[in-house]
Amino acid sequence: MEISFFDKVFLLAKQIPYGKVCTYGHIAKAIGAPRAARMVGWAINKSFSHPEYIPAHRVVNRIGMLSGKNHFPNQNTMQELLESEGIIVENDQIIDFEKHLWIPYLFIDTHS
DNA sequence: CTCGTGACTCCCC
DNA sequence: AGGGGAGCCACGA
Repeated sequence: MEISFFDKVFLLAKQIPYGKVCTYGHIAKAIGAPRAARMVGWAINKSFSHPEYIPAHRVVNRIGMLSGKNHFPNQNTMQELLESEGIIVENDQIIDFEKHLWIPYLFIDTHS
């Protein structure tokens, strides 16, 4: 039984450490679908209705912008969550983004 | 079943 | 160097 793309995104997102962030692209690459970054965002969006806690606020686009902030209950929720973890956000942009970036290890691709 | 739609990214003019 | 288009794939209508 293979893990769905969907669940892979969740599994990976859950591994993002406190105070760190990751990008859609890196996640996509790590789960073996390097061009499917859009779907990662979509999956993360769905994570709100997922039973387990998914730190959706720790996933941003490649330049460190909070492209998903509008999908949170309030416009400030994402930023507040990040700042509560020690990440400074200014104009929807993470300051010292690369310093907070967490790059996931590659998943084993069971498809091969 | 087909079509449209994404919280994106890369490549090619 | 910057803008536009194509690729990606799951899911709902």
